[in-house]
Amino acid sequence: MKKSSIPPKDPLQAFGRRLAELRKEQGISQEQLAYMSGVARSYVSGVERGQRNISLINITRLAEALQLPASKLLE
Amino acid sequence: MKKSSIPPKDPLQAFGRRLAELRKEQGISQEQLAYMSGVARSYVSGVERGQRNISLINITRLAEALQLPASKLLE
DNA sequence: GTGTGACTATTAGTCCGTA
DNA sequence: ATACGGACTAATAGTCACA
Repeated sequence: MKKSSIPPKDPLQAFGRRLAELRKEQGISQEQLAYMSGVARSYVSGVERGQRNISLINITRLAEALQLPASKLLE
Repeated sequence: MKKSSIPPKDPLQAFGRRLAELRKEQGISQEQLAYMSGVARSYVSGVERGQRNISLINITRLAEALQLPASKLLE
């Protein structure tokens, strides 16, 4: 991106924390979530740590694996 | 990876329709939204038509430009 | 069970047009 | 004002070995 004006990295960390929180609520590991959603385990790790700018399709995949609406992950 | 393992594609169109809807509610043009959020106008167009897999950072930027929570765009 | 750096292939996102 | 391309660059997806 070229416009580093307002919100660069915080949304990623917020999303990551939220994801980890919801995942743990269901008592599943990153490994299991990765398998269920069809993404790499190390990718789940990176997302939860706010180091990856996840795309809408993968947000949706994770939400489905957790059986939650995608919007829930952004709250 | 199992690209066909879990449903993709629809979420993009759902998001695009939702974005267009919320944008029009505020009487804003794609051009204005693009400018306010710092993304390319042609990109907003592509996103609204469900042709682009937008990332979390840009979802957040659009949400801020519309002065709405990001989760609202995914509902 | 998780964090991290490195890596390649793919795509997100830009900028230029045309209609 | 919007749709839709092409060409381009930067960033993401996805994987791996190792900590």
